[in-house]
Amino acid sequence: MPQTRSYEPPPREMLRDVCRESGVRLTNQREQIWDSFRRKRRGMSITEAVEAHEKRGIGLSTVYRTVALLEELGLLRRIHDHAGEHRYIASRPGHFHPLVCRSCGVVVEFESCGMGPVERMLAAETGFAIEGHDLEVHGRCPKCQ
Amino acid sequence: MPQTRSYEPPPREMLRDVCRESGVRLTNQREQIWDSFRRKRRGMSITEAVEAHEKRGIGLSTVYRTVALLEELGLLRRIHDHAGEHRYIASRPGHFHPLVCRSCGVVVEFESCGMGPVERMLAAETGFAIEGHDLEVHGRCPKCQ
DNA sequence: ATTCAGTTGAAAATGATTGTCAAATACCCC
DNA sequence: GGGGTATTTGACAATCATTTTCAACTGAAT
Ligand SMILES: [Mn+2]
Ligand SMILES: [Mn+2]
Ligand SMILES: [Zn+2]
Ligand SMILES: [Zn+2]
Repeated sequence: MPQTRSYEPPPREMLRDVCRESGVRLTNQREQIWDSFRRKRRGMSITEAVEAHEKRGIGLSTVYRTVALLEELGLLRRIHDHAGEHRYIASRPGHFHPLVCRSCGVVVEFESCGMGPVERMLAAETGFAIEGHDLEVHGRCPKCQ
Repeated sequence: MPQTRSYEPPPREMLRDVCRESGVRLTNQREQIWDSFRRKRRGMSITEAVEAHEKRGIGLSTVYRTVALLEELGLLRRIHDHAGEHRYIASRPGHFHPLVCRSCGVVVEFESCGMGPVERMLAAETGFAIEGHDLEVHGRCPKCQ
């Protein structure tokens, strides 16, 4: 049974902590970029992020590099918008899945997806060693219905 | 409980039929491109498909246009390979999900994913009207373990 | 304060995707 | 089987997205 968390952005200091742990430097640019994702409940495509930051004087390569880094650190999660394009949302590291509104793009994350039994059955039937899954649910949020 | 189908490519004549129904012309190029996807159990990225067909004199724009068309018709399904890149596999139209080998890329499709109850629970907890989901399972095929 | 590996940004290089348009062709109707 | 026509194709150019390069800069450890 899924445990839903209404979407609230991960705490600001999480970047600081994760950088420490993983021996990566906490720079001004990384903080600004992470913050801008935290503030957008719909996430941004890389192109939108580049655009949003060149105004502030952050270089395009830095945006590309930082999005890749934050994704590796588990602080950004990649989702598909209604048009199938990649967008990124700020997220805590861990096993969460996005529920995405096809109309306004707002994202709610949820944790338990019920895939355990399905994976065991798949393993038994196919001989695959299952290592993980990607799951995304789409619909319309209450406001957009 | 998931019903697994070991991956066998959809029948050749399916393109013909789907084209008829949807009032789209069956061209030589479309047949060749669809066939080449049917023959690859791991699918191809668009770039690989372009490369494979320029040898045979099929233009690059045609490959792009055809992949988009076949995806719309439900004859190609987009998946993510181990590196997160988009690849396309030949597939029947309908509700199937890919189980992808992270090592060799081979794909097995399965049908029942157990998402019904999860979606009902999500709807109840979030107020979203659920419209669908994307699911992909990753692991290692028997040969690759 | 000093040091230095890690990070940044401008610019160029590369790669991927889309647009244009004249020529070719699938398929409908005789 | 042979036109007639809207669709489709392919060369090429234009555009857009991503990666590389490298000198200057800076976070953080000492
Ligand atoms: Mn994708
Ligand atoms: Mn899960
Ligand atoms: Zn909405
Ligand atoms: Zn394999």
